[in-house]
Amino acid sequence: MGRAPCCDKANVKKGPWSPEEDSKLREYIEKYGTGGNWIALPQKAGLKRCGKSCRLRWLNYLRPNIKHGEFSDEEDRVICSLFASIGSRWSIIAAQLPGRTDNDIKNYWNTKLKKKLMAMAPQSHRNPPPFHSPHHTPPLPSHSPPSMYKDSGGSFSYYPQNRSFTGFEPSSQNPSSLLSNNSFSVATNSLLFQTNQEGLFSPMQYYHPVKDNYLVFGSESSCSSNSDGSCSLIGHGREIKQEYMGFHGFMSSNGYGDQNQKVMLGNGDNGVEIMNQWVEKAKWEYWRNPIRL
DNA sequence: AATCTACTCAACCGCCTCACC
DNA sequence: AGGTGAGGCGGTTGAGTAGAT
Repeated sequence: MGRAPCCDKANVKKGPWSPEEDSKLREYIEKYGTGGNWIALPQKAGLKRCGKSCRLRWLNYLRPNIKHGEFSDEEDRVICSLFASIGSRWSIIAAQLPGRTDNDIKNYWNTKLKKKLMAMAPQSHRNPPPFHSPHHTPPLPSHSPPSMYKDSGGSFSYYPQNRSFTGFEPSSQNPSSLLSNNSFSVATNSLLFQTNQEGLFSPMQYYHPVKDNYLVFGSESSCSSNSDGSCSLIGHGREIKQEYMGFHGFMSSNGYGDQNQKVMLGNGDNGVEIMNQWVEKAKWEYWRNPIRL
């Protein structure tokens, strides 16, 4: 039983594409387009390839205006900032970098950028600083927040599939009042980010991958390294129920975090406060630099 | 020169979502 | 409402290559 395969695996070629295959695919698409059906395309184009493989080859390599080669500092900055905000949503990140593909960015992050950021980290991962530090405050734009913040009635969408903001009433306050005394930091995957003086996320230091995809708020207190490289912070934390303030709904429905991501409060007393700041910051980040698809 | 190791990145796999029937 | 198939996505793999020994 199980799902029917998308193509006849026995009769499709796999592995690297030859120049002949590339030109066949390119010529076909330039002439007829994809026809909205990748599965049927290879047969029409005379290719012994799976439709998915054709799609990938076109999107990642043959498509016009694909940018290859070194990433610029500006691209690095955008990737870091977005990764800190939304995690490994490579397609969304790629949408902000014209000419770059999600695969490209993913590879770049996994092989180079992550290491680069770890090297920039000022301290050993064995002794991470508190998650929340009062030293940096994002600069605040002089203009007012957009009306959508005040008037959205709890519903706006800026991620695909019309995922909408639900379960968290947008604040009618100017975000500045919520952020004026606070910086913001977040641990994601194996890096700890913090807003810098420009209000952008920047890598603060390497942080051990957190088991079970937890997102942690609050002071790290007795965080210590275990022999397997994990961090014992989770063991001291308190898991927040998903319905807490609608927070999890906000996170997952808007791409901040994901459906399986659990939320933890750190050991300190400031976890809830910081989590709330995180939510406000996420909204603020969106307002400053909306992701439009 | 030969071998080993680390790294890169194109491509694949499998899951999820959505549109259509 | 439920089933099905295609598209899209993120995670992972592995062949090729560069650098070290």
